[in-house]
Amino acid sequence: MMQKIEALVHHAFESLKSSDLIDHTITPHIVVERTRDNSHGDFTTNVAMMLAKQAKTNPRTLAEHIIAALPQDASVIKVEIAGPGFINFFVDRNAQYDIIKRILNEGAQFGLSKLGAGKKVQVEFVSANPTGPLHVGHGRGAAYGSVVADLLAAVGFDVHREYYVNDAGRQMDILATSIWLRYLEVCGEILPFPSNGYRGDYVRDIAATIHQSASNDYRRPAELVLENTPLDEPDGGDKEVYIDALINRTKTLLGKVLYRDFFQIGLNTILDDIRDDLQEFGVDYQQWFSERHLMEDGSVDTALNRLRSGGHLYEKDGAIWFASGVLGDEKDRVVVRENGQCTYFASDIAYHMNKLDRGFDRIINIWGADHHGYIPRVRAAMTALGADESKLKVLLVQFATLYRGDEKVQMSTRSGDFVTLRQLRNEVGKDAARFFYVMRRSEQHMDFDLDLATSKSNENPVFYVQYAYARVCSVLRQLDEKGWARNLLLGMDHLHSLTEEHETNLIGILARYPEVLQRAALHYEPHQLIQYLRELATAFHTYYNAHQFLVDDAQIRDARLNLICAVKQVLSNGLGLINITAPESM
RNA sequence: GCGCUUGUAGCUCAACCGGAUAGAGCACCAGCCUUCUAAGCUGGGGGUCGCAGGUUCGAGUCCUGCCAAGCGCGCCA
Repeated sequence: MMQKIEALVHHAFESLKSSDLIDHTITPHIVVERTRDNSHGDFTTNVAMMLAKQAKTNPRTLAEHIIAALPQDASVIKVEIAGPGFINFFVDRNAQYDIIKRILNEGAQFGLSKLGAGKKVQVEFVSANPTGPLHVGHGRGAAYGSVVADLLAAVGFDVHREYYVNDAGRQMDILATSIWLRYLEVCGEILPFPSNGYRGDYVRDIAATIHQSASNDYRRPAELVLENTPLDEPDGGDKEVYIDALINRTKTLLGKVLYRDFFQIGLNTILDDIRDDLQEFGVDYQQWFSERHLMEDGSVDTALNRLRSGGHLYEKDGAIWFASGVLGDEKDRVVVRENGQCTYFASDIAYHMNKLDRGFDRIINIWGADHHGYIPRVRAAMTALGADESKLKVLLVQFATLYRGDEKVQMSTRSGDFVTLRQLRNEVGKDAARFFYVMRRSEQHMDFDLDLATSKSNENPVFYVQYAYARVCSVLRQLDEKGWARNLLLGMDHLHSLTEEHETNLIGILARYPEVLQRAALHYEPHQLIQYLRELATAFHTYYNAHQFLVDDAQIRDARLNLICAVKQVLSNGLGLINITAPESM
C-alpha cells in the first residue's frame, strides 16, 4: 500500500512536469510514511513542504497541484492537505482487510523480504577470549548479534555468522600456566598462585579433570617451577614480569610437545563449554575462526607483506610499525614487537584481509563498547590493503549492569568473581534473558534487573507478549470445547464486519509488521521488533477484554477468529526471530 | 588533556532520512473477574527533551560551545 501511494505521488509529479507546472530539473525524493495519528488518515507525505522552495511556491499551493494531478485509485478514498502542507491519504477499509488474508496465506513467511538481494554479509560476534566461561557481559553481545544476523537473513541477506577464536597470544599462555599450577596443586605440590593468573574455579576444575586422566604425567617439583623467578607483585615485584617468567618456566619444564598438549586441553575444554553455552542460548555459528590458524598458515605474513609493499610499514625502536596515523587513526601502531612477536593487531589485520578475500559485501563486527578506540586502526588497515573500508560496520554493545532489586551485582573477571551467562540462563531462563538483552538499543547502557526477569507477573514484559500468544491458543481450545469449528473461508468472506475500533487498530498494527522488520534489520535494531511485539500484544489484550470472540453469529465469529489467528501468526514470527518460545498455554 | 558514546516523566527506556499534540512500561491514585486464562483491561496525575546559541516552513533529532556520566588513549587482547 505504501509503495502504491508512493507511485501515485510519483505519477503526479511527472504529469506536473509535463504540463510545465513544475521545473523539469526537480527530482523529488518522495517519502510516504504511516501517520502517527488516525485523524491524519493512513499515510502521509511531506514532499510539498520539501520542494516548495525549489518550485518557487508555498507548500500548500504545491500540495494542491499535486493532489489535482494524482491518478485515480480505487483504494484511496480521500486525500487532503493538512497542517503546514502535509498530504494525507485515507485508504479504503476493505483494502486493509487483505492483510489478514496475506498473513494467513503466507504463514511463517509473512514479513520476510528480499531486500538484501542475497548480498553476502558476515556477522562476527561474541569472540570472547577462550580463557574462561562466558559472563553476562558477553550475553548481551550474543543475544544482540544473533538477532541482528537473523533479522538480516529475514530481509534477504546471505548471512554468515562467525566467532573469532583468540587461541594465540599471551592471555592463552597465562591460562595454560594457571591451569598447570592448579594441576600441580592437585598433584600435591605446594606453591603460591600468581596474582596475575586466572583464579576462577573453572581453572581448578580443568586441572582436576586433567589429573584424573593424565595422573602425574605433567608433574614437576615446585622448587624447579619457582627457580630463578622474580618477585610477584604482593612481594614488591611486577605481576606482569612475574607471570611471564612463570610462563617461560612452564614451557621449559614441560617441553614444547607437552606444553602444547596441555595448552590444547585447556583451550578445548573452555571452547567446548562456550560452544554448549551459546547453543543452549540459541546462538549458532557457521564458523569458528581460529587466530592461531591464521598465524600458522602464513596469512599474517602475507598481510604484513601487502602493507609493506604499499609503503605502510616502517621500523622504529626495533619494532615494525603500521602507519595508521595518516589514515585516520590517532597514531601509528606496532605490528611486530621488538622481540619478533606479532601483536594482536597484526593478526586482526590478517583476519580482516581474510574476510575481504572471502568476498563479503558487508562485514559486521559486534564489539563491546570498550573497544571503540580500536575501530579507526582497523579501518586504516582495510584502506591500506586497498579495500573499501565502508564495507565494515562496527556495532558497539554497552555493558549491562546486573541488579537484584535495587542492589547492584558486583563483578570482576580477573578474580573469577562474576556471574556467568550459564548462571543467568539458569536463573531467568533463555527467553527472558534474550528478551531483556535486546529490549534496549545496543549502544544504550542497560540495567538488567534479575528479579524482574524472573517475576511471573504483569511487570514482566516477556510474559506479556507470550501471554498474548497463549491466549489466542486458549480461545481456539475453547472453540473446540464448545463444539464449534473454525470456518476459514466464511471468516474471510466476512472480514468487512470487523468494524470495531479495536479491530481496525489491530489490523493496522498487523500491516506494519513487514516494515518494522525491515527497519529493525537495516538499522541493526532488534529493539524495534520488541517494541512492536509489545504494541501488538497490548492491542490484542485490549481487544480481548473489550469483545467476545466466540459469539453465536458464525460470520462474525469466524471473521474474528481469522483476525486473532493473524495476530497469533505475527507474534509467532516475531518471537521466532528473537528466538524466544511462543507457548501454547501458560 | 584528546577521542568515542550517552543525557527525554520519580525509575527503566521509545520516538521510523528533521514533521503535526514527545510515547510506553514500572511506581502512584481510582475502578473492572456469575462472560473465551486478572501473567489481563479501563481511567487519572506526572516533561525547562542536560544548558545556551545557530541552521529552517518546522529541531528531542542537524551544527557550534559549555555541563555531567561511562568508556578508550600499551611493543595487552
